[in-house]
Amino acid sequence: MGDHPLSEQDTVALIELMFFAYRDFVSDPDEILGQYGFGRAHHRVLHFVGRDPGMTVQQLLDILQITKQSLGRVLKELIDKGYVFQKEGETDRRQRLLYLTEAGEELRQRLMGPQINRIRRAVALPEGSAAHLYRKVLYHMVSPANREAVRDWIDRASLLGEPTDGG
Amino acid sequence: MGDHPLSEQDTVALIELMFFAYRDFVSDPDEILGQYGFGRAHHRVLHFVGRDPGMTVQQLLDILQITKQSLGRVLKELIDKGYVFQKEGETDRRQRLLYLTEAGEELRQRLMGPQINRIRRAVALPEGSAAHLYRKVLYHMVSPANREAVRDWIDRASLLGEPTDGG
DNA sequence: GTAAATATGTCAATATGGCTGACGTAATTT
DNA sequence: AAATTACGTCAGCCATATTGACATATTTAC
Repeated sequence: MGDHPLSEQDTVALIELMFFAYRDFVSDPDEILGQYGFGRAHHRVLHFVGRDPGMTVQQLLDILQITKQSLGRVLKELIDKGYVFQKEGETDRRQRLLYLTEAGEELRQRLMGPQINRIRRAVALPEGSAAHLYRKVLYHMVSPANREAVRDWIDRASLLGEPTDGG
Repeated sequence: MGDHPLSEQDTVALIELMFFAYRDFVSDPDEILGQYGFGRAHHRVLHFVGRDPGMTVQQLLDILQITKQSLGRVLKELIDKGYVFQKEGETDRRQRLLYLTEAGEELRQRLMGPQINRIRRAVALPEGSAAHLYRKVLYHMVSPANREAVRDWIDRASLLGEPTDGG
């Protein structure tokens, strides 16, 4: 069961759906970001910093897999406009730990809203159990070399996560 | 069944997986494209023209959802380097129908190879039926306004598809 | 305690891939 | 004959990424 590979046609259809889905998936936040003079890069920073407050610049670079210089401008803009702030590390004073301001967290939530709705609508299918399969499938789309890092992030972020009712 | 929405945590995990998966999904082709002095935009053109030879420029623009000017440079490069050629439309001589040269089709296959492997590996899960759910989920990630166009494309492309054994 | 490595920031140049606006030409439709 | 369509192109702008080089503060290693 599930041992034979997908047909070429089905696989190519998935390749194309990946393109179309991603294109639309980022379209809602893109529109909001425009109102702030921000772009996708800003969104990513807001998102991941919001998920793991106090993370180091290097941790963020590892997740985004971009260069320090690319991050620099974006981070500076977010700081200048008051959405992100930095705090000197306590144990290591070279570090500039990253946090969202209140405005930053608000914007992050605002950007995430449409994506949450879109995903919920997408997985609310008759089959019901789509979500778990989907999650596994997306996980396996990540390059093997990156899976540990991604799994670590997802596991860690789930613990940090949105504060649960109990606090 | 499947009526209650995903938890916030599960949904956010999917949002992040979408980011990580897409990031890696395009990484293999990106590397190959670099050897040719091409980028992702070239890949998209090669892919969709290869899937629907003889398509018009306007059809391609509708699929990619970019401007004529953005497509222009990319298309010109692909034509200049001998991967795409144009043919005057027979019924409407204003049209410049798009086709891949042999080199174009070869490159397209070369770019698609790693993505096919990645998807096949990703959906080759014990649950077996992941592929269909996954496809439905991705389909529902597309904006409602775009779904008809996407469905049309996928249906059409499946017919055009890779020539089946029978020819 | 000095040397090396690390964490971060910044300057400069470059590439890609989007965008808007404007204009031109050929062919088709009205 | 006039309007519309399909396509191309010029020019300028913006966002996001790159590489390479260099500076500074701090921590770690010897």
